[in-house]
Amino acid sequence: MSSKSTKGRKCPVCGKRTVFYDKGSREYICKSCGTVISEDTIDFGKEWREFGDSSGTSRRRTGAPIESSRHDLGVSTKIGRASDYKNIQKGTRRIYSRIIKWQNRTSSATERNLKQALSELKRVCSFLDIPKTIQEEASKIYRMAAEKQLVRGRSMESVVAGALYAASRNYGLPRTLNEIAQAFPLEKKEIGKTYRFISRQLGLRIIPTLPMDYVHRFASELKLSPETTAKAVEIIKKAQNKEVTSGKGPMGIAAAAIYVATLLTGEKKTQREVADVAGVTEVTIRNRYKELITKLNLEKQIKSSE
DNA sequence: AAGACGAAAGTGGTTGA
DNA sequence: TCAACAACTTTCGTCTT
Repeated sequence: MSSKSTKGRKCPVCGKRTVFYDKGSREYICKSCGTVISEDTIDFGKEWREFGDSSGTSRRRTGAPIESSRHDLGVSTKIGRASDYKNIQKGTRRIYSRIIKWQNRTSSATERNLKQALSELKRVCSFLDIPKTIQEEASKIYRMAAEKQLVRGRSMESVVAGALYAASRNYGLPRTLNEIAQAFPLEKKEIGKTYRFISRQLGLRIIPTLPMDYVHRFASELKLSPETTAKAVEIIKKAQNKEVTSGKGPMGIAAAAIYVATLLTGEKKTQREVADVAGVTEVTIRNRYKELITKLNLEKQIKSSE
């Protein structure tokens, strides 16, 4: 029962956070009401998947920008099939066939792994609504990790997840480990482990995340008003000045600040609701929130707004 | 009945000898 | 490499609305 501790994504039908990715069917399924959220409804991207496509529908492109999220950076050249060379001498045609064979062979080993990883990354990014820039960054990180042989001994998924986590943090829009774990058949701690490993090996600079990075995303998930959101930001700024935040988990602080803000503006949210979107427990919110109101002298304000 | 509160025990990561 | 440590989680009982 390893799925007990990690909450799934919110189900659009029944509203419970019990939607998980089913590796076998490659679909998202709500374990509570059984709703199947098919991949096609989320991912409108093109395929570009088969290298040696024999159906005669192979796509061409010209002058496209280089994209890390494509396994060949979008610029590789593919030698056509032998039948494309009908008007070439017989002897020469055989040579072409051999060249084609070799091209497919040399690219297959690492390329195939990379292709698989990048399509996995794309799937996850569309599921989690992650912007293209971060997806690109994650692709670069995965590519670097693959070149340094860091994938060895680890599952491909965990490295993809770790790269994505690192990329989102570097862009100042960190996803929580919980959120990322929802999209993979992986435990949160394994993603964290892989993340630390690859970022150390690749020498990525690890900036500790700040509560501010999370506030807007959490607030919008809770559908808070702009006033309440602004209040939460204000609380965090004050807290940082008074050094209430040092050494504490940034997500806990962000969650507590949001909770306090809802009390002040009367926009009721339960501790449970805030805890859910922030990926911390109610207990953590309580502890942070107690510190916040005593250190920032907010008791009176809260009482008067009740 | 639901939400808030707090105590106590356990977990995983960091740090420093 | 190991032990101490802080932050956080889980669990569970109690209080409040």
